[in-house]
Amino acid sequence: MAKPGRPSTISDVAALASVSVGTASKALNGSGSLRPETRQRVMDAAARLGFRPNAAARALNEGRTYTVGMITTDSIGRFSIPILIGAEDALGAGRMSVFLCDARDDPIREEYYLRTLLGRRVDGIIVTGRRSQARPPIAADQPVPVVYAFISSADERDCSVVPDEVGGAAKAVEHLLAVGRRRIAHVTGPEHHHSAQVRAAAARARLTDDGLDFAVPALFGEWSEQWGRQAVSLLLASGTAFDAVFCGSDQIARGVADGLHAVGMRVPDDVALVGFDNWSVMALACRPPLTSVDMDLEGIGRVAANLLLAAINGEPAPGRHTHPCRLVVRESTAAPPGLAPRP
Amino acid sequence: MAKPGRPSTISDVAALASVSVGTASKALNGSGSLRPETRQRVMDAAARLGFRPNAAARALNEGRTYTVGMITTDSIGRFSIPILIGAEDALGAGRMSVFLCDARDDPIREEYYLRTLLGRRVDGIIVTGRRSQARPPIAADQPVPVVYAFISSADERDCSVVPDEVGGAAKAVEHLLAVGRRRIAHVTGPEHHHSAQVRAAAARARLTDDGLDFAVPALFGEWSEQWGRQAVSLLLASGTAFDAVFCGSDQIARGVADGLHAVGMRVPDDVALVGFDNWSVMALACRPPLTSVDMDLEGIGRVAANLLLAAINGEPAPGRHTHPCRLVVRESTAAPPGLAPRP
DNA sequence: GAAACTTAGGCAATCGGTTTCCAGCAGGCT
DNA sequence: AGCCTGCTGGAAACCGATTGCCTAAGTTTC
Repeated sequence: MAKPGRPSTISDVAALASVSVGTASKALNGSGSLRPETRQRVMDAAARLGFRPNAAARALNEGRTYTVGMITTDSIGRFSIPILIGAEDALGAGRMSVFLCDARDDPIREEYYLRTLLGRRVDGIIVTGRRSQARPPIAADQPVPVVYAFISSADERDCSVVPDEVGGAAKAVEHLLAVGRRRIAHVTGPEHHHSAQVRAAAARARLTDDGLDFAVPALFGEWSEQWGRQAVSLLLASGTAFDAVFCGSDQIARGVADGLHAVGMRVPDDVALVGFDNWSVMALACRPPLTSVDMDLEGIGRVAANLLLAAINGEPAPGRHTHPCRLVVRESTAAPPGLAPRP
Repeated sequence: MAKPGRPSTISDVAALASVSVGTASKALNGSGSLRPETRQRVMDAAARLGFRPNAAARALNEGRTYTVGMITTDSIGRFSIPILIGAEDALGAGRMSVFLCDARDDPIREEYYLRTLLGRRVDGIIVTGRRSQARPPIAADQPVPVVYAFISSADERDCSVVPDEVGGAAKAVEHLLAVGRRRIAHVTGPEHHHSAQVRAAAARARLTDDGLDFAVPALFGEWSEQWGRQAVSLLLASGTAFDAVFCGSDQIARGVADGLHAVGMRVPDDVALVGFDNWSVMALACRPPLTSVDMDLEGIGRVAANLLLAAINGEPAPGRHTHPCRLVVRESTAAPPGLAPRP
């Protein structure tokens, strides 16, 4: 087994097996032509010494490091984590290791990390971060492939993987229609936020397809429970009846749920509720548990990693790739007792 | 600037500056004795080619990779992230890069990652993960220093950095006493969970110091809002009056807050509330915002990283290091109007 | 004017593996 | 018996950078 002290080298193995280093290398890699007996002797020696080939030495003549860099532009947060996990998963399967870099929305740090990664000769780079707008490309003409995950590059030719928010919002509305709701309101984040805009527009478009519109014009605010509670007051003040609220985030939805309870309206009997993000802490703690749109961030991470691997192997897939959202149905949109779902 | 294509090597730089590679190396590292003019010529050439020294080549003869591995034993979660950020921060300052490995509570994966990291000749390893018990050492006799963060190694001689949960619980109780509460209840997670036990015992011990005890014996359940709500019913059913609840987590605290509201008890006027974790999503969304014990996970990550750096530099600090918790006071423990805080 | 000394910069070994080329030896064939 | 072929395994170049040693100048000194 491995002993503490200097890790053993292939020379140690060769010496122990009484062969040259070249032969030892061939034995360990299954290349060259050696007698099975010799091969075995080398393998045994390697096992006895706990030999692990030095990755740096390998990288040196192979020209590949089997390493990728992952830069999160904003600080590592709730959205980056699942992406990170997904990517790490897909890359680990390809025997690649991940360098984690947290750029914290600081261009200086980003530049520093980029240079570090290139110095380490990573085979590729994944850029991720909270998504509000497409971001400027990390730097022009990198010597290695770059894939953007969740966030997208402003340069259309760069490879980005983003959630299909349009599809997700449409699914949410479709589901509400399917459970018989017609007077649907929408409460979401700040109007200047890309996701808020896109989701609102997509939801409305889906309603239009059925000849409907929001019961009340979309309410833009912030991504907080607080705002969700406030929004309920605004909805009630509008005087318009509504039987469902599609929310731009689970946090908002939870606030809405609280607000509705406070005035004695029942979910889902009086008002059905759909959130966005499927953030389990929120969606499951909500009473009743919240139906929500899941962007499958882990899937996005995996896809991004696989696109990166493909690019590293010389098959780049430039352009913006959208990844489907899925709807996770829970009790907050259960059909009220007397109301049959639409056929 | 860097051109896409093969990254330039020191030979390229040397050729462009019309010197030998050895001289180029000396010029770039400020070693040897060279004419300032020559030095400058090399620097210019390097800049023009966007030269970045190959880290693998450097690692090869320096014997150090300026790289550490970070293994999260459970899946990367809410607790690992701040630790990760703190460690990454401290290590980045030391020009080290971090390999991220997600072992998902799977010993096979853990073993695989460990071997990978050793193959990459990392200078050290940080092991982290959700904390329920001390864990078995990652493997005996590693050739590189290992530091455990948050989680701790069962081997006392290993270097671990853990939150001072005892001190944290004591601070929570002390604060409640300071704002005039005397009938304190405790609602926490599962009894078999190490943190639940430790916090409960420490809180009780602190009460004993003042000649008090829990108003109601500690309630063990699970780490969920749901349980917090249930616990309120149990507290009320006990028939014992209480003017404060110290909760084992912010999620539980939020459940308790909800439960109290539901029966018309006011926070903090009737009952003061303290949580644990200071998980901002929970603590701030709670109404009113929640006073909570902060384990300073980011600080733990930083300390662990610095201990690792010290160990790498030949100054190991074996043993279990506790890191202080701090109490973040918010409105849930504001002194009720008519009640002056204890002097 | 020559010896001693300083200085600038080249040469080559080194780190740990991989890979190509080649030598030596055994066996088969004519 | 001699030649050819095939199988083994060794020697050495190479990847990119660092560093110690050494030499060829130029400078100082007697």
